Amino acid sequence: MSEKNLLPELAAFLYGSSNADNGRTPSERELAEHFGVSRGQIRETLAILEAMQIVERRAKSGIFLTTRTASVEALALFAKAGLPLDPIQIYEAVELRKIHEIKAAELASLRATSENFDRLREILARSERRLAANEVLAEEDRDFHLEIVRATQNTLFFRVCSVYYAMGERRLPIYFADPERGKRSHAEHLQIFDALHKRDANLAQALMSAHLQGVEGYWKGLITGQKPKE
Amino acid sequence: MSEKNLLPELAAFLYGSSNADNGRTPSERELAEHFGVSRGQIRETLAILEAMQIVERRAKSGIFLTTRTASVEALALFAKAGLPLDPIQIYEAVELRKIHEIKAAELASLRATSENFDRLREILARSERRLAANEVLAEEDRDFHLEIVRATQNTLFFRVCSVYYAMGERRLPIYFADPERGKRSHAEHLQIFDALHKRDANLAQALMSAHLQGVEGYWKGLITGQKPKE
DNA sequence: TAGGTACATTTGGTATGACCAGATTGGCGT
DNA sequence: ACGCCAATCTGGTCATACCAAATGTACCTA
Repeated sequence: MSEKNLLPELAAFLYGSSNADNGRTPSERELAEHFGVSRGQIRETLAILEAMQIVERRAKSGIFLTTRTASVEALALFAKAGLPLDPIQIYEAVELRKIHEIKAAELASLRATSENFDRLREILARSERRLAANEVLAEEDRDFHLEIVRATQNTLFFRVCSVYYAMGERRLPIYFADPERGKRSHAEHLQIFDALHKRDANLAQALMSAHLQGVEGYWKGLITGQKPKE
Repeated sequence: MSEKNLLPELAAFLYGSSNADNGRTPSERELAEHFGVSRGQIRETLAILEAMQIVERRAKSGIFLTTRTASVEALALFAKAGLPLDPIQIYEAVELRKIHEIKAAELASLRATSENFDRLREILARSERRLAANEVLAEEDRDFHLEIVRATQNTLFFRVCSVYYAMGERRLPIYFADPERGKRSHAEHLQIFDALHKRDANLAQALMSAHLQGVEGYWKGLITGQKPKE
């Protein structure tokens, strides 16, 4: 009974023993005594649970269960810790993007709220300013695409997509290094926005498909052409 | 420079300072000294990095960088720590399944290898035995669907899908509690297998769509009907 | 010289105890 | 009954110590 993984046991125990109204759990010292391990062990496990966003540790206050929605997005944070992607993974990620976002465009055109459109307009305006100042696009592209996914109103969908966007984050500056690509991308975003706003599901899908086709083509060319350094 | 998040810094440092050939990193004690923190801090952070599968700690030996592919599936382990899903999340998960798996059926019908078909046959045989023995299906269903995703040859796709299957794992026994549902599900799996084997992308898609429609209907009825117990 | 064996060192795993400072709580006084 | 203050609790951090297995090294043997 001793050498099992602490993590699942601790998680189960926390869910079982948390204070109903505020979600507060027993203190580290109590948990250590309950499981018969040192406080250091408990802290190590709690660190993982916190990274998983299952639990929140408040200094000098206590440990609290987070509201239930947390789970997949934890990985987004993780990805930022810096895992490089090899060409094959990039290709796979692009294929996955096509699967996700073409469908997302369709659903978003049917379900997007005025808040979604407001945010999309804000993002597009931000892109515009960037381009006008001859700066490089980066997060604006990601924000635009993720906002469309968010507009499907499927939060799980959104969280899953967030994951691999975080994974590919460092690739974006490469893609947009060519200012011409930034301009074209922005123009296509505008078209997509119009389609969404007109609630034209078919057009939105088609435009998104074409848009991603360009991305796919770029990476494909990069892979088959020059080989990646290192 | 002191109170930043240790995690990204540590990760970056580990990637930079690992021994090239075997991936071994500096020891905990060295890392503690380098970052000017206690060994406990380092261990806490390493615990997270290990849960993220970025690093592997071998007792009495050292800390090693894992081969690069690990990332998304880490969440699958996490999900098992026991996050309950509320009805809304179930509904969202089903929608996501439809997005993923209908496309997966199409791609699989084009790309599945003989190994994929072998595994699918094995899984179907296993289901058959289960049903013949009047036992409840569970992992067989998940295995079948995930194998189709695997047959797309897109490992990232596979890993993403694994995540939410792990999340919904505890729901499967509920779904298959009715033996009639198990039988029907198995029959549909057989049809899908035939379509894949005939390399009929359109048929495979259509059958998968219908199959998942049934699942969606079940959960929808459950949600709108009786309210979930807590 | 090549191979192997015994010993000292290193390393992760674990536990104990201590101190800090802010948050919380309970009791006291008005 | 209300408000204020001190004792207590809590997470955050650190320093040390011990264990046992893995690793590295030097010595010895064939």
